[in-house]
Amino acid sequence: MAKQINPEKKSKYLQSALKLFVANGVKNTSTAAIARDAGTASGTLFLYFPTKQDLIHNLVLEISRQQSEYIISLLNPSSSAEESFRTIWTGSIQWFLERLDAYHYIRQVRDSGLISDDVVQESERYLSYYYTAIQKGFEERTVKPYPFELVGAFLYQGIVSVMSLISLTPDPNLHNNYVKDGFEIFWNGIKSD
Amino acid sequence: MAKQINPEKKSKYLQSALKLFVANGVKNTSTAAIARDAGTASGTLFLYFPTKQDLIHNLVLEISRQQSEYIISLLNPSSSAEESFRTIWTGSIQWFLERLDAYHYIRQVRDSGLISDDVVQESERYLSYYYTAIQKGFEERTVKPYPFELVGAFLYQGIVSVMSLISLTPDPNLHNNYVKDGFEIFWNGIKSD
DNA sequence: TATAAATGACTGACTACTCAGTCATTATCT
DNA sequence: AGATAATGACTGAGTAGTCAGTCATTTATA
Repeated sequence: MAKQINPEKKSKYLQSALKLFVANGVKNTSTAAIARDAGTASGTLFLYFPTKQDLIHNLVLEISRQQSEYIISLLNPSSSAEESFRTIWTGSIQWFLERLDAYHYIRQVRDSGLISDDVVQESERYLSYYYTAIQKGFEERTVKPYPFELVGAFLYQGIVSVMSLISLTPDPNLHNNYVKDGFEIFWNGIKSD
Repeated sequence: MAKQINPEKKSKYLQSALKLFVANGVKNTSTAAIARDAGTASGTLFLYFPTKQDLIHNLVLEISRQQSEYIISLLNPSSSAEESFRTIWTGSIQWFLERLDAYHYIRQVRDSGLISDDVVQESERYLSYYYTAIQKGFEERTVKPYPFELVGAFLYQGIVSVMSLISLTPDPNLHNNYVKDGFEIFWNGIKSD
């Protein structure tokens, strides 16, 4: 055997790419700049990612996977739908707040046309816990029988609402209020009377 | 005097740019392609827009202005907060559905880092009617006293939730339901008990 | 020493923007 | 009205620069 390819290097590239993509935009970040930031020569990157596109895609999926893993670790299968929603809500926001770059990258890229439909769909599969919670709410009859996908869309966009507001609000004392009030609005919106 | 500069040409450029930006992405659309689509030589575009950036900005502002104009024409100052919200909700969605390119362009560009903060702020000023309606709801005591900006964010993102769902749903019979149910969720979320 | 990873100069395709020159239209003059 | 002059919108080849991806060569490891 000769030199081993280093699996840590792949995640180092993803880390450098995330930083530079958010700072300068995906299209304004050259693969050479990413390689430089990761401390390698420009050609080396292509041993780990065959194309820039592939790097962009991997980054989306890696972020989705990590967030999903975290949320699933918080969820308790025996808790109520309301509690599950609250866990998803506060957990997602907290996770994003600790990784603002990831939040901004996903926002930048999701509707940009830069990622293929395949990857969008695959990243959405990581949100399966949304649908578990909604299903539970229907069965408990604590959530009104709105269309499944509509409740999912409101959950996702509600989280985005709070995140975008927090991103624009310097005073961190207000942040918890936004999270709490935001959840109240969401829950009152979908719950049965 | 010589030939007059043609104000229709400016809007023809905006029209071509919108079409190509949505079809291929902003960064993958060359100024030459826009000029070709608009039926002029490549250099002529720069007599109307000093930079490509300026064209991108103008397009955002023009779309915001037109939508705002339409919604304001629908609003009746003497109607209740609930009615005002409903008008904004259904009016915005209807306007977007008749101009899907505009919807996709705004989505693509809003969080992309392609437009300056100035322009984002200026485009948000066109949403002043959001704040009139929220204010009315507070005064009527029909809307719970949540933070102003939070209600605005939920209104905007709620409309996006419904639009994104409709964009993905081929069956147009479901569209009206999404609009109606979506508004019910939004309104139940913010209304006083 | 055999093997494969790493390097970085290089390539070719592409892009935003420029500018010297053209010509249809309008203004002025006889 | 007819002829000429002035205007400035328009053209498109050209410029300077960027970038994703390649590959001949070097370096490190087993």
